[in-house]
Amino acid sequence: MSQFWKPGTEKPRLLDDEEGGVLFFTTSSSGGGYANLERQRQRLPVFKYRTAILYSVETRATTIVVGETGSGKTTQIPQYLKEAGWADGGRLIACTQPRRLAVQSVAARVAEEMGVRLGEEVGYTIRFEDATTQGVTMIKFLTDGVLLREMMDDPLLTKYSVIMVDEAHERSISTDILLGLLKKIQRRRPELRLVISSATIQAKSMADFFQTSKRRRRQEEEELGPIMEPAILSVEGRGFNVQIHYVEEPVADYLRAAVSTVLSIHDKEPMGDILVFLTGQDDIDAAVQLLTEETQNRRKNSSGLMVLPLYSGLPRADQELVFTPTPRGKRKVVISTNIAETSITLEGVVYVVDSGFSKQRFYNPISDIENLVVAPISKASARQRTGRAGRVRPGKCYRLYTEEYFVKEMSAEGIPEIQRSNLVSCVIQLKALGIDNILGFDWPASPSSEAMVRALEVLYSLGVLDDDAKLTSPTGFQVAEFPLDPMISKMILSSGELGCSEEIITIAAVLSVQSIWVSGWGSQKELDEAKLNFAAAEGDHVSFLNVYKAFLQSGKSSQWCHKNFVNYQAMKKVIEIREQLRRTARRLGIDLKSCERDTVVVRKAITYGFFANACHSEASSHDGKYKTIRGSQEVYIHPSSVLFRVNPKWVVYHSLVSTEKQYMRNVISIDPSWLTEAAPHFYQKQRPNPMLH
DNA sequence: GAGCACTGC
Repeated sequence: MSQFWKPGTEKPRLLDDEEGGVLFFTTSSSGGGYANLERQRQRLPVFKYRTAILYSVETRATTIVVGETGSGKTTQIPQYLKEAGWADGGRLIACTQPRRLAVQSVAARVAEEMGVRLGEEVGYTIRFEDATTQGVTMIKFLTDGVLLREMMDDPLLTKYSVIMVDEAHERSISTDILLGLLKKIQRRRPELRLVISSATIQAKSMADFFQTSKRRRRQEEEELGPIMEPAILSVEGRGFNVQIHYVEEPVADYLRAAVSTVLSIHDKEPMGDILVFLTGQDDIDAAVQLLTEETQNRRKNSSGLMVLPLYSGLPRADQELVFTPTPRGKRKVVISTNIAETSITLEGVVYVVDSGFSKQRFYNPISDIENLVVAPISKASARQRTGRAGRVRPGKCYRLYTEEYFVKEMSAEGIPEIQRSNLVSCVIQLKALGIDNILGFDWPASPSSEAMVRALEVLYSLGVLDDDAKLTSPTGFQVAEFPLDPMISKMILSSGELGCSEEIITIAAVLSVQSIWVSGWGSQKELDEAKLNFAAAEGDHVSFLNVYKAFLQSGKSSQWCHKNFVNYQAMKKVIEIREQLRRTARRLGIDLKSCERDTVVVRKAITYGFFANACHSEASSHDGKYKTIRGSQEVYIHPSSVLFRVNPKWVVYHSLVSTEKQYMRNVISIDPSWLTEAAPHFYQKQRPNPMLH
């Protein structure tokens, strides 16, 4: 192992971060991309951080702040803007983050720095929680999704004078939609100021996006006056230097390579925790086991290893183990998914081992299936992982791929989420905001037209869009109001008419959480047996109702959950989502009514939303084979379903997972006559497709 | 008889 690594270095640091932060100031007009930006950094004058921000916001419509993430510099911007009077006259400064936790912690930090109480001058809004005070709050932190929701009532975001989009380089779906809409708003509100904070590697594409084409600019300048080009401010991060090591030869098995690298670090390197990036639960559990065995077998050193897994599906208590301080003389090794890349920050990490892979979602608009696959990460992602080693002192990053691979083959940025996803929710949201020409929308990264057409088709079949691809009234507008997948929203609307909205809203809430069952402890057999206590002959959705009912009867007890293999955290979330959905339903005038034990209407309501997912089993087949009505695709009931091996003739499923076979997850039995009742246009005649003309 | 990267409204 000793000759295994070849030290290399990441790009050199360009400036020292002295006296409270200075930075280079540059504009995008010179162009030339990342390399040119680096050159400009050395050539252009240096401004005080605060001066440069204020100057830029006053003179430019858009300011793009780039630099290493986690520098802490972006949290100062809203404060500077407030001091400079941008929040006067009842106007607010908004600052978005892609995660709830980040919203809360950044808001708390800013409130503390400003010496004010959180929720007053400095506040935040996330789903289920509004910590702002009308007329008092001047700086408001919020998730990008919440800001999008706010636009449904106030499309021009008139109460904000400055909107800052933080972590824009992560390119979440909400951020991309938001950037597209903000660019549009700018045309209508020339006084609105935007600050986009991003990693350096994305600076050029961000600037290009906010820069209008020359021809269009001339046209718009005649109408609206001079248009300002975006400015790029480049700021150095606070992180420590991290030395990068590559493998000399490509590794065949990154799991084993990761394990031996951890052991080698433990043998040869000074104390400091290790963070290993693998792809998923299977990988991680295997690596934890290998390392634990090694620790027990070896006599000497490795007994000092404390090996911990980390992934989202892990029970809360196990997750929190990674935050316990490392005992004296021990070395903590955290084996993690991407959750440690952005969502969870571990202090004390000095060594990072990067497999070079992560699980990523891909969507195929032709088959309409979303898949999770192990894929190579991008350079941007690799840098982010590397940075995790430099939070407390200079660290080391061991990349399990060659330097040549990093330089020549790794793509600079990942594919934005919007190009890897089903667009149904995204399209209805834009429609609700009055964006009629979806195919012509100015996206930071345009999704494929196939994906957009597919989304339009689904919305049309749900009766949410009319022949002109306009939102229908009231159905379309009502469906858009719910923070849910449109098929689920449609199911709720129908349940109002069928008299089972209380039950359907419960089901919608359960389908919105990852799983109501615990994973990770106890045997599979025990979990299956626990599930049987709640199994309903009609299918999984009705079984969910049984679990929910029993949970309420237990007095929402965590002990009850523990005994029954039910995930307590998930059930608490179900209650919260359920309350929000009931409020929305009430606002929309949907009858809140229970059908008591009538499962026929419950299944009918589900069919009204999910008729496109209907399947039937062939009379001759005894192997559980089903065919989708729509595409005659071969599918099977997932073994985790209560209808597995029951194989009713007609079923409707909630989602497909494709592995060896196509599996239907969350399935109910239906009567085929409900299909023509629910969607006569879909099942009786050939569907017209106005979107294609 | 099998698998669930990660967010978010």
